[in-house]
Amino acid sequence: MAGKAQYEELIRQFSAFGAVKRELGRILPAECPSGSAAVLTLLGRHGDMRMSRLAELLAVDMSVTSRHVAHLADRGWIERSPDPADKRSRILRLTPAGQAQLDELSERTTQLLAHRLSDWTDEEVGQLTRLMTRLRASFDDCRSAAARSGAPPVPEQSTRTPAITT
Amino acid sequence: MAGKAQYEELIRQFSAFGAVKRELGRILPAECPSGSAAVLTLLGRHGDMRMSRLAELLAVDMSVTSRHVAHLADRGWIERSPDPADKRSRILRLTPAGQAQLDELSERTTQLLAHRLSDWTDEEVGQLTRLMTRLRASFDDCRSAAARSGAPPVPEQSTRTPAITT
DNA sequence: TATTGTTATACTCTATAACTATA
DNA sequence: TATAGTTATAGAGTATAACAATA
Repeated sequence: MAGKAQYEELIRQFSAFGAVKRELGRILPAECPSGSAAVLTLLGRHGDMRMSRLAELLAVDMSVTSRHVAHLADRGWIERSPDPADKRSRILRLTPAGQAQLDELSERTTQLLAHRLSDWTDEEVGQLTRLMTRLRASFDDCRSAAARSGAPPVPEQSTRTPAITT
Repeated sequence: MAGKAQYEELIRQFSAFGAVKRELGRILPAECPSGSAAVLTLLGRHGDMRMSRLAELLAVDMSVTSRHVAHLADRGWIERSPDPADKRSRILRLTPAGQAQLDELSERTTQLLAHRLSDWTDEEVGQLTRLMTRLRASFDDCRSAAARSGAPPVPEQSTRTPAITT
């Protein structure tokens, strides 16, 4: 358990992190902004999946996911095939062109990091990765924990706009 | 020097970090979105300063800084007094109301972090803070280093739109 | 009646370019 | 001519709400 001053400093670094994200954003291929890049990356890593699963992994609303996916589908980088098990649903899959785009992406971002972090040790990079992974988990866990503990104080953070039950 | 797989994993965590930022954004006071919060925080930490200095600390274009500052000035949270030494310039200063807003901000974000990171040790929080600080430095240094080394391959990343020398 | 996905609308943050006032 | 700051415009990301199709 840390003190207030420590938390304030951490928050400041969260804010300053935006500059890093923006610099990474500048080297992305044309037609492939960071939202699209995140979708390609997740499809490459986890394989075919439905919209709802992708929205969950992205941790954004499904309406946002839908837009990113439409952008990628328009460019032929992913395919949306109907799900035989549920006709409301669609299965997302990387196309060969999408895989090529993903490779290009990975190449560029990897090179930028290798350049910027040239004086970081392997262990330091791993440490930052682990801590950021854990950070995300700590924020996620809190939602699940609240949901499990009977009375949910947090409004059941889902990946979509709550349905209006009129 | 790390490997490609490690860099790819780090990039993934950078992307996922957006969810943390958004959750922090949700608890901000009304009329005080994250851009405004960043300005208040920097003024509280570094004291009075000019627009250009603030833009540099925020690492965004001065046009962006100007908008955030106007938002805060409209609400009486900061004052813009003319700089006696340079009539083009303005000195930014927190008002008492601005300080109160900053305190409220700090209170809320600190409490959220204390809740979410309740099972983190003091040392772990410090480690994440240090690594993120260093990350930002590694990205900044690269720019300065490039600028110092004679031929600047990077277009001299300044905090403002380059003047058009017609 | 509830869920999956899409679309329309609105808000925040950012950058580029053009402009004013001063150096 | 160059710099400090402002404003107009445009692009990207996100959330909310309303809607269609299917469970």
